[in-house]
Amino acid sequence: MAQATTRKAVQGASGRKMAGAAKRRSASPEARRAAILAAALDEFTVRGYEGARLEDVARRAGVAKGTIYLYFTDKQALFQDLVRSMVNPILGTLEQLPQVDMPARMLVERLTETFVREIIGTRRKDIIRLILTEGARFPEIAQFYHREVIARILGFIRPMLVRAAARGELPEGVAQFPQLIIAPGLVGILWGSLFNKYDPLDVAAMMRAHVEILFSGRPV
Amino acid sequence: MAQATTRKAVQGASGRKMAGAAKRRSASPEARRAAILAAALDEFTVRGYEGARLEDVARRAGVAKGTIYLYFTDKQALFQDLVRSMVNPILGTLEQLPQVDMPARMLVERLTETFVREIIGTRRKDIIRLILTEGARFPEIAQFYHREVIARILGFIRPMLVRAAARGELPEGVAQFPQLIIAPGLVGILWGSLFNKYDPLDVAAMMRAHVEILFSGRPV
Amino acid sequence: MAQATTRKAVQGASGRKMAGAAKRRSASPEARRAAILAAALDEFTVRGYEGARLEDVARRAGVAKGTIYLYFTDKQALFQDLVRSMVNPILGTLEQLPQVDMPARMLVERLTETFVREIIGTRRKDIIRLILTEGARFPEIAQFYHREVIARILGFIRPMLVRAAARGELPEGVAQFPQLIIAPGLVGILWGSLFNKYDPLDVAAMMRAHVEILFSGRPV
Amino acid sequence: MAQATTRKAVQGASGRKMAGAAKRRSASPEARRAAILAAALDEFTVRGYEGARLEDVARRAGVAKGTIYLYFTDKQALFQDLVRSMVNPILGTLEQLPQVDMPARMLVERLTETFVREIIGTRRKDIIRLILTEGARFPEIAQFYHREVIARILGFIRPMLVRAAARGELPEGVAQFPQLIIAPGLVGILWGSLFNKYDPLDVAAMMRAHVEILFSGRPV
DNA sequence: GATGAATGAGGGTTCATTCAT
DNA sequence: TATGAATGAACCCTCATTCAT
Repeated sequence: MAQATTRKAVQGASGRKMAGAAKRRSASPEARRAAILAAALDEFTVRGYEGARLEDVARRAGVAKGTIYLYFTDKQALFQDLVRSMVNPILGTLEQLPQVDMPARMLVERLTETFVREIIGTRRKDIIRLILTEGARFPEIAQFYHREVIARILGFIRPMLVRAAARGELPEGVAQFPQLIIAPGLVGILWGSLFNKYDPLDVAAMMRAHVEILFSGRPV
Repeated sequence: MAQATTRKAVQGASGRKMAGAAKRRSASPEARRAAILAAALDEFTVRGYEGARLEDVARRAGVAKGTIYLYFTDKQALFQDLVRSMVNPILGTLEQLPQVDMPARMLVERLTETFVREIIGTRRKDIIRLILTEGARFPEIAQFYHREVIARILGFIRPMLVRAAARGELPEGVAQFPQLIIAPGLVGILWGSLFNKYDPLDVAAMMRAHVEILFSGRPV
Repeated sequence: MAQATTRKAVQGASGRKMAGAAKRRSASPEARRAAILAAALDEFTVRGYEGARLEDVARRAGVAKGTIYLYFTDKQALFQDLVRSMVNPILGTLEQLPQVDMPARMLVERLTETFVREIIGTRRKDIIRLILTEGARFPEIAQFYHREVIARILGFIRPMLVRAAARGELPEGVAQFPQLIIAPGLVGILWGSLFNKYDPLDVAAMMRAHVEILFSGRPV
Repeated sequence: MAQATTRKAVQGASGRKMAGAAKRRSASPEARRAAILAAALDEFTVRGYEGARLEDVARRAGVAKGTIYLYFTDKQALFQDLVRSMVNPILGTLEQLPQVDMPARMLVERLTETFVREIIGTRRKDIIRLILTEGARFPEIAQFYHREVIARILGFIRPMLVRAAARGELPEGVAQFPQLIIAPGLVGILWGSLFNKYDPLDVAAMMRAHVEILFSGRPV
């Protein structure tokens, strides 16, 4: 029974709701860390950085409040590590992107489809949203994200876009502002959290239409 | 003379010591309200809704903490009134939009140029940013903004875009997802607050490039 | 129109209700003072000393907040002057009480009937209640009330009660503790504000029964 | 080691500096709760409900301000729990009152002696005083007290008084208004907080005299 | 005198953080 | 290592009091 820690927490007195609470106990440090990060993602997503309470994160993760501090320096570090933990897996992928040219349309379609599949279709959209909504208050995160993700993606695709534009496969503007490729996806994420209730938006369809536009009047 | 009794005696239990004296009286109520709103815009922009402290707003507006409550019910009302005060002037403009068709390119250019001039080029971009970053925590604001601004703009331009697309002046996708027209502008606003320090982005230029793309390969 | 001061107050924004608001204006100083005292009685009665807001007192009196300070030093003075203003008229009466003996029963009946008629049946019961409930925080008031009212009444009736008791018209205890005569009346006042809703109490009838008890088994 | 990044960087915007360290841990939760209640009784007694400051309660209890909120929802709950905690022990006693008739004088003497011993002679008199002075602003407490204490006592003794009166052991009025039995005790409590300084009152003696009066001229 | 906008100390409450167990 | 009770700085909001008009 040594394992049967007094629990009783889980819903407690504070009154906030709780969705998918993890109730596991005495797992491996890694699992614990992961549980806290998962709970943090949930809470930050719903309440924002300032609005999230570490007590709720702990409860949702099935650990005590103090335990969070065994794995993370403080609330800010938790937030930053959360973003990093969600972004890091992608970084590896970015490393291995083939540096060979391909038809512009194929490149752009891969990008947007990957975005829809891997971001919009997963919890990663919540991380993107957090970066967009909270990033201004976390220069370190903004810089990290820009340096590790955006700059690298841009560094990777911009040359290809430039060459494709030179080949006439793509408007010049896209090569100059590759942000244009993803912009609708980002807006779609925000739209989802703001207006979906009143006016749902099919982001995947919008992205396909967007790609169509990018190449309208171009030879395939 | 019953009331000319020596006072002070009792105190101790009851409390309040002495409030401060009133200082200035200069500004008109309207000016004062405006000053508070301006200060609130600054503070909310820099710190976000939760992070902003009303004491800082007051100081920045040159008034006392309590004065804010003479003009706004509470912090949330201040935030909502701020958004409304920045959005309302636009609403009038929207009313007077000409309901006559025009060439699609002209329509889109007007839209994007207006956006760049009136939003990106003014403090309104900060309001847009606040709506994007805090709106999820203010359903009322999100709904208000969607109903009063977005839905009306969409209701206004979508039919024109549909007809323009039918005339072949515009890709179908734009008519279906008018959000595509503005998406780069919104992303530009967010980019500005997140990455401009490391990687400046010329939003106006991007918007022009974007318009170019929307009409690439189309007859003028 | 000089007299038509901008009013608009009267219900304002604060949301508290308002019963018998006086809306007169530019009355005589005495009338103004009286209006403020009347309003103060209402507010203190309903909310207690700490709970009463001078803004509500002002509104109810039909004056501006600052006007109160022209007539009273501060909130505490207002409270004390209120008590004094309600008590003073009685003081004169006490002066003129006939110092002649009368049958004990008549004396006690006069006392209790006067209490029921002049206190229980009027707003004075609210002053008594205020003294009972707030007096502990206002030593000055407690002392004033004891000195000016209680001590004088006791000084007046105790000798008569003693003589009456000596004549066998009255239990010794009543002469020793004249408070016993009025105690039910005071409890009746408090009962009224606490439990009347659930369990109404006919204070007048209780007082009559009480007198009956005081003289039970006594010759008339 | 991604998480071992240098922190601190961001701060500025987010807020919280550093909370204080936990000091003692000694007392059991029950003892701590009791300490807070005891401190609250002191403060509420001296300053009244509105006038009492939770910071003073905390200091007096030897805990931090926030600790109070670990044991009580808010100030009002603290007050209500205080009243309940003082009243509850009596409730048990009331349950066990013998339902058998006894001579009226014995019944009344038990009542008054118990009142003097258990209320007047203990801190419970302060609770009674709080109920009397603050109850009007706490309908819940007034109702609770009436329902749990007063109504039950009345329900218990009234039938006995009625029968005793029928047997001629007691004036009719007492059976009709049992409040008369305790009224002097309540007045005594209030007198104590208001006038004892100037004019001490021996409540116990007054109660004995009162009982004597109730039965004067009656067969024992 | 009368007004009521402005002031700012005060206090209830929250919650990130600590540390005795 | 994990816990969660305890801490106390911070912050929103109230309202007695002041004073320019």
